[in-house]
This record gives sequence, C-alpha cells and structure tokens, in this order.
Amino acid sequence: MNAVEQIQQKVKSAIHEAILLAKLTEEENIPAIMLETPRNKENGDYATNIAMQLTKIAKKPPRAIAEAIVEHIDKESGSIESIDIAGPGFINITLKKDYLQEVVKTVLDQGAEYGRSNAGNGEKIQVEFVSANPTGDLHLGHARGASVGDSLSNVLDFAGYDVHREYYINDAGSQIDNLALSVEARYFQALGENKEIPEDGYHGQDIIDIAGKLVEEFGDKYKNMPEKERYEFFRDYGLKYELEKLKTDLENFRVPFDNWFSESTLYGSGKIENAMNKLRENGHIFEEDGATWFRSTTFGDDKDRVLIKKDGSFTYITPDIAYHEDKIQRGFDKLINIWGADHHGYIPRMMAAIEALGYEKDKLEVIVAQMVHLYKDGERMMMSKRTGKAVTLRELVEDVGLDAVRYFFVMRSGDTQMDFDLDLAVSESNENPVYYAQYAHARISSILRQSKELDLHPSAENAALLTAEREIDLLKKIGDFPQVVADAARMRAPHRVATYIQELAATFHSFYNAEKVLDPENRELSEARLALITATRTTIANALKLIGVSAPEKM
RNA sequence: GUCUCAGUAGCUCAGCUGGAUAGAGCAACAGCCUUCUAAGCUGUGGGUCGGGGGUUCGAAUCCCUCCUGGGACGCCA
Repeated sequence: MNAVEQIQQKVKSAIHEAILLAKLTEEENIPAIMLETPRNKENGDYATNIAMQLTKIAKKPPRAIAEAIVEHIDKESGSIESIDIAGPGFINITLKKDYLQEVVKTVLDQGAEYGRSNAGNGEKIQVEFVSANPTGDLHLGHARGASVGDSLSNVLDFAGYDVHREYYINDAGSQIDNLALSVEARYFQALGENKEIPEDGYHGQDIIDIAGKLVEEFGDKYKNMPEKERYEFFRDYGLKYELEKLKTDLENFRVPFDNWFSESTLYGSGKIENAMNKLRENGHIFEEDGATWFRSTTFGDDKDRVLIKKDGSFTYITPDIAYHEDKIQRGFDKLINIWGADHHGYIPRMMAAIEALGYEKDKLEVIVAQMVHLYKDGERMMMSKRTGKAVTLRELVEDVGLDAVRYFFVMRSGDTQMDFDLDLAVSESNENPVYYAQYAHARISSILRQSKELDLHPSAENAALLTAEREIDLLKKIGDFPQVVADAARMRAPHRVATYIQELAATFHSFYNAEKVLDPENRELSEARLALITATRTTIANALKLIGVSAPEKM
C-alpha cells in the first residue's frame, strides 16, 4: 500500500468511527465510504458524499448527518488538517501535507517499479490481439489493435495481473489458399507469363516481392513442377515470408508476444473434433442441408451457425471455437480478445460457443478496436487491402514516427472510432500532443544534468520544504499514478494512462514556470525540488513505457 | 429491417461505482524569454452534454422512446 492509499484508508476509518460515535446507524449498515477528489481545489483534498447516502438509513437530513460526523471525527487519526460541510451535505476534507512529502521518497525508492501494484491479485489473463491474417501487410486498423493490446497488456502487468500475450495465426483456411495462388500468379508474371491473380487473391506489393525473391533464388524451377507440389511450396514459402514480416513489423512497433499460436496445429491434434464432440454431447449440434450446425441461438445469437460446410471443410469459427477452449484449458481466468471493428458481429456467436462448451460467458471479454479514419491535408484517405493501396503500419511509422503513432492510437478510448490527423501527428510543433510529455521529461533531464555541475543532488530528506501550491499539486498528481494504473487495468482502458500523462506533464510545466529548481543560494530547497522533479521524471517515464512511447533525455 | 457502437465547446476528444459551477488539447484573443529547454506558462471568450419522457435528494452518467451517423448481419475470413 502506498502513501496515498494509506492516507485514504486512514480517512475512511476516521469517518467510519465518527458515524458510530455519532450513533447515526449500526456498524453493518454503513455503506462503503467513497472518497473523491473535488474538481475545485478549494473544496479540499477529498470529499465524501456519505452524509447523503446515510439519509435514508439515519432518517435525518444530509446536512445534519454531516454535522454529526464532523463533530465526532478524530482529526488526529485521519491526519486531517481541516474539515467542513458544503452544498447539500458534502464533507470536504483537507489533509496535513506530510503524507504527500512521503510520496517523493516512495518514488525514489521504487524507481522503474513505481506505480506497480497488486490490484489484480495475480489473476491470469490472456490477451489475444492483432491476429491479422498472414496474407499481407498490417494496416491502420491492426496498428490500433496492436497499440491498444500492447498498452493494455503492459497496464495489466503493472497492476498485478499475470498477463500472457498471444497472436493467433490464421494459417489454415481459404485465405491461405488464396495466398498460395496469388504468389503463384505473381511468380508467373515475374517470369513474363500472363497469369491472373484469383478473384479473392491478394494484390499487395508484398506478394510481388515474394515472387521476385522466388525468381531470384530459384529461377523458373517451379514453372513446370506438378501443380500440387508447386502449390504447397508457394503456400509454405509465402506463409513463412508473411509471418516473418509480421513479426518484424510488430517488434519494430514495440509490440512483443509471448506466444504465436498457429491455427494449423489445431488440425490433427484432435482439438477441433473434441470441441465439436463436446458441443454435440451438450446437444447444441444439428445437421441440415448437408451441413453441420451449431445452435447458437440457444445462447442469444441471431442465427445458428454452420460449423462444417456442405463440402466437408470447416467454417472460420470451428477451429476458433477449439482455439478458445484450448485457451481456457491452459488455465487462464480471463480471456481478452481485441478484435477489429469488422468482427463486431462475431462476438455473440463466440460467446455462445463458450457457454455451449460449459464455461462461464464472462470468461471471455472482447474489446473492439474501432475504425480509424486517416486524414491528410484535411481529406479522408481511403484504404483497402484488396487494392493494395492500404496505408500500412510500416509506412505510417516511417511518415509519422513511432512514438507519435503509438501515442495517437492509445490516447483515445479503443472502442470508439477515431480520426487520425496525419498532418498533426507529423508536425513538430506545439499542436502535437505527443511531444508535450516527452518535453517535460527532457526538461527535467536537462535540469538534472545541470544540477551536477552545481554539486546539488536530489534529496528527499527535506521534502517537508515542498509546500508551495505547485509543489503540492505535483506531489498529488504523482501520488495518483498507482491508482490510475489499477483503474486503467480494471476498466481495460489504457487510454486513461495517456490522459494521466498529459495531466502530469501539465502539472509539471506549470510548476516549472512558477518555481526555479536550481538555486545555489538555497541548497536545501534546491535538493528537495530536485528530488521532486526526479520523482516526476520517473513517473512520466514509467507511464510512457506502459504505452510504448520513449522518454527522451534531450529534445 | 434486426443487432451493435456512438452523438459533450468551432475541431479532436476526456468525464470512474450517478454528486458541487461539465473538463483538456487544438483553434481564437490578450499577456510572459537578462532566470534551470517558449515543443513551455498565465489569463479571456466559447456548452439546450442529439431531442423528449422517466427513476432520485441529485442524471452527461441509469431506464424507455425518437432523431442522426458508423459498423455488423455469408456454408468468407
């Protein structure tokens, strides 16, 4: 428990005791006491609405209840400086500031670990994200999914969950067939022959590159090979190439995975059949029109779903059901899937499958990474995987810069559509929010470099000197960080970290302009402030790391 | 048509388990560099929280309904 949590606990206990002392109600009737930070600083450090909540139980008007609580509260045990009543019955509490000064020491002690908590109690969570088909480049939507998924995983880990990151490779099914045929067509084209790309084939530059490599390496060796052999070779070669490219691109995007799970390994392992058998035993399978169906409507889906097509092959969902069962059997408490907007309608049937297999529906949580619209020169840029004119992740990073891309994608809640303004992201100006936080970090780094020349060193010993308004604001903001991370994890909302970073940077910049840190005439205050800005820098760096953005020493 | 997500300042968006006068950035306007990085700070203006009902001491937040927009509705993946 950190300094802030401790003080909140103290305050809550003091209020709790006061309620009992004032004989407002019995122990078991006291609701959970909520402390909130008032918008307006003049309303104290914390406020509680407990008096309003007690009106029905105590059968008294809220202000009378508030007065009774205030009268009976033990200020000493709650570290309370002052307490008063406002509005309809809010109790506003101003605290003694010594606990805040402790924050500096905590941060300096914990360093890169500051902000980590055990809020998640080691709950085992698997996050599956990106999972783009290995048939082309990652585009804008995948970039968003990758940013959100990686940041969420980092946040969960920091908040004390046991996180496992996984990429599901769709390396079986008809899209792989199309990949093989597309490579084949490009291969023949590279040899100067006229061969059309299949209707559902892939037109991206990457396929042309693969064909080029094949010709370079093997010449026309595969031109006259038996069709089946050639097909398999092109399929495997294409897959390997695409997969390597995905891995490299994601690595460069600072998105690591613990596991790359191959769909094709489900075939032949019996897992698909096992899952199907289980559904059948539970009575959720039927045959109709020569196909095998899953009666998903039993669990609230719109329609029943085909599992085995008339031609004997599986639909997309069949191995996916087996995959999800496999994940559950690997012992995860929770599965979080991050899916693209186009898979939105897929959620009810997957949930239905989880239930039909006999698991709790809420084992699975799906986060939809909504559509991204790219704007340049004020105009919307269209994208399409099929035409090959899509804006790829790689191009985006080259144009905009890694930090800006990561930051832009995670600063908005992932489940709402967003506009990505390329001009804004590229601009190295004050219009660009990504530099704001990095600039704060660089500014602090600069001061710390200069402090050494003056032989001044950060010291939390004199933290009690940090009493100026901007210093208190900064201390409070730094103290909030562990709770911000825990909330972001609980709500699966990594964008909260980005919002926090902006607030923290703003609080620092404001402090910077109001107070001078380095003053050789006042070494004690200087060293206390150096400790304060060191703690600030650590907090900014830790927060930026969670969202995959670098923290530069100089800008 | 059904399902689903959204609608908050000129623009892009925050807003927790319902709380006090609804916030931030950008844009606009007015100031601040002989002082640790002006990619910064300070201040001003800007709102029927899509409309209408309801729940309650209290609603941007919860419920109903309507309007508008996106997305999904395949024996594709």
